[in-house]
Amino acid sequence: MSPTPSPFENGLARQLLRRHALHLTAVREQVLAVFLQRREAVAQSDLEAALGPVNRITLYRTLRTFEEKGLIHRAIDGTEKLKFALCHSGCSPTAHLDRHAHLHCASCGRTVCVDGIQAPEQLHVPGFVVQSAYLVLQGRCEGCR
Amino acid sequence: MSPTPSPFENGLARQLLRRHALHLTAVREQVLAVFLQRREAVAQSDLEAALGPVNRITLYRTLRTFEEKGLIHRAIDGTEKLKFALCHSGCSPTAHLDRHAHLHCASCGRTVCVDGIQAPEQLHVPGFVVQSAYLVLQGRCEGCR
DNA sequence: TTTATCTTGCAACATTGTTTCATTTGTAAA
DNA sequence: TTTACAAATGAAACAATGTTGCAAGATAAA
Repeated sequence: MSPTPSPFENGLARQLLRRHALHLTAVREQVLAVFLQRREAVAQSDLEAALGPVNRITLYRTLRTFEEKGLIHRAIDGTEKLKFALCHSGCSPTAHLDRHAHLHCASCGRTVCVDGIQAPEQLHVPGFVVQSAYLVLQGRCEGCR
Repeated sequence: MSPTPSPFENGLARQLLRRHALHLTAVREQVLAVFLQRREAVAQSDLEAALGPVNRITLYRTLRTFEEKGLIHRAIDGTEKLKFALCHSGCSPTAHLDRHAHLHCASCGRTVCVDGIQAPEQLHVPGFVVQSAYLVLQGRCEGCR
C-alpha cells in the first residue's frame, strides 16, 4: 500500500514545495506524492492509510499549510469528511479558483474534480457579495454500477 | 434565548411530525420550532445553544431521523460544520430536492438557502450518473459589510 | 387500559480538530 | 562548511463531534 513515488512525482513534489517557499520534508513530499498519484480528493484518513505511521498532527498541519499556500483546496462534497484536492495552476495563496465541480459517488465515496463543468459565473444575489461558487454533484461513478 | 414558539409554529411542527409518521415529543417540537423560526441553516451546536440543556445524543438522532424522513436536508456550505435546513414541499424521504443554492457568509458564518438560484439542470458527466446537484456560494451577507 | 413500537438517556468509545511548547530540521548566509 | 535563524515536527492534552448498544420511559393504536 505504501506508495513508491516515481522520480517524476518526486521531482514534481519538490518543485511544488520550492515554488511555494515551503521546506522540503519527508512528510510533505510523501503527501504531495499521494495527491499527484491520485486524481481524486483526499481526506486525512486516506493519507494516514496510504503513508503508514505518520504523525497525525503533522499531517493535520501539513494539509492546512498546503491549503494556505495554495497547493491544495478543499473539495466540498457534502460528506462530513473534509477532503482536499490538488490545485490547478489558476489557484493562488489568496484565492482558490474553485468554480469547477466536485463529483461525489454515493456508492464508493470517492470524490473527483471535474474541470469541464463549472459553477455559473454571473451570480447576483440581492444583499450578498458572492466571492466564490462551488458545484457539488452526487451520483454514481463509472465503477459503481 | 430559549425560543417561545408561537402557537402557529407549534401547530406547524405538530403537523409536520404527524405527516411524517413521527411521534410527537417535546424535543422534536422544539427543534422544529427553531427550524421554522430561523430561515437559515442550523447546526447541532446552534440547537444546543437555542434550546438549553437538551441531550446531545437525542439531538443527534433527532436530526438524522428528520433527515431520513424528509423534513430537513443537509445544507452544504463548505465549512466543517454539518448544518441542516428545512425541506420545502418538493422533498421526499427518498429524494431531497436540493438544487437550490446555499449561501455561506464568510464573516458571520450564517448559511441561508436561496431558492431563486439553482444548480444547472442538465449535467452530463462522462461515466457518471448525476443524481443531485448542489450549489454553494461563498461571500458576505447583507449585515456583514 | 393495555400492548407494541418508538424515543430517550446513559455509558462508552472512536474520530477529528486544535493549541502550546520543547525539540529537531532545513535553508541561506557567513 | 559551519552557523544562526526560521520553519517544521512530535508529544501532550483537551474539546467537539460522531456513533452504537441497551435499558427505561413515552406515544399511539387497539
